[in-house]
Amino acid sequence: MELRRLQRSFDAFDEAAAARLGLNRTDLRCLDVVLAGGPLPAGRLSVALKLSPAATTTVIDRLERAGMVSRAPDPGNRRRVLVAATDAARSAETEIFVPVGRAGAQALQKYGPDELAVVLDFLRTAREVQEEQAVRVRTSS
Amino acid sequence: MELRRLQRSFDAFDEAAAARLGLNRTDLRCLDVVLAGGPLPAGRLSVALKLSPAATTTVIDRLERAGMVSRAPDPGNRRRVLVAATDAARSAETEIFVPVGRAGAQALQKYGPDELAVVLDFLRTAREVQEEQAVRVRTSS
DNA sequence: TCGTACATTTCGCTGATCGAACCAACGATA
DNA sequence: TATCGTTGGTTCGATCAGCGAAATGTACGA
Repeated sequence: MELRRLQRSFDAFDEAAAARLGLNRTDLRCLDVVLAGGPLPAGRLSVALKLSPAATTTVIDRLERAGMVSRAPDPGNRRRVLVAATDAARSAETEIFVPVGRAGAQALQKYGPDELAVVLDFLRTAREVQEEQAVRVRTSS
Repeated sequence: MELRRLQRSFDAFDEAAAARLGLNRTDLRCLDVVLAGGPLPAGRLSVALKLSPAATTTVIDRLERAGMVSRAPDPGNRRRVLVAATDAARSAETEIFVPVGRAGAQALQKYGPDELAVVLDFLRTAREVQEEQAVRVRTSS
């Protein structure tokens, strides 16, 4: 199925990006969340990445050592640690991820509005099917 | 982007399937390859999964212990070990993976031929974009 | 039949993740 | 305002997946 191939290409891209930045996949996902979601507490990362708090701590450690994020205590609640992307992370973003979005938008220009609607509908439908099936697999003991 | 969401739903499904079978993601991928590609030598799995030969051996060990695959020496070349899916694996396949295909096909019925063509073209285009970008990231040192 | 190449496995190690214990800070309450 | 349960995060010890290198056993050409 073509969807599988697409999935693999995403995977290959992520791998290339991680290698480029000297990070592992988990760290890259974390960086992605931090870049997208602004400074956010470690616990939020933990649920976003579906990692234990302990593992999340070490992920942040690695990214901090790599100069990609910084820790700061939340002024409003000093138990919290706010994780923020550094300038290095932002420049990596513009260099690696932004062009993907541009290329994608460019490629979409060949479609008309109704074609885009079909594509969007397909993506949503496919997602719904996957989610339903995931539920089925989880619940049908 | 909707594509990201779709990707995550695939991920969630894979996770659910792995949990259901008591396997980890790598083992599940391996099982998928074996189910799809008939009995095949361990080395082939190694390249398909992009794992070292050593890691592949342990993956096969785990799947064998779980009763999902069996090892047999290749009669034509006794250095080789042929890995084959067991009946248990096949019944897991029909119980977990086959319905996904069915549900997918079902969901696609609402599209006409030209709509399907648009969708297919989109999937290919998206993949090409990803692949190009992966190359860019890899090469632009 | 000897030596080299090949396919897989074994071994020792590194690194990511987990659960449990721990520590600090918050907030309710009496 | 002193206390106590709760919350957010880190530390610690253990586990497991994966790698590279060496070992094992098989095939094949000189």
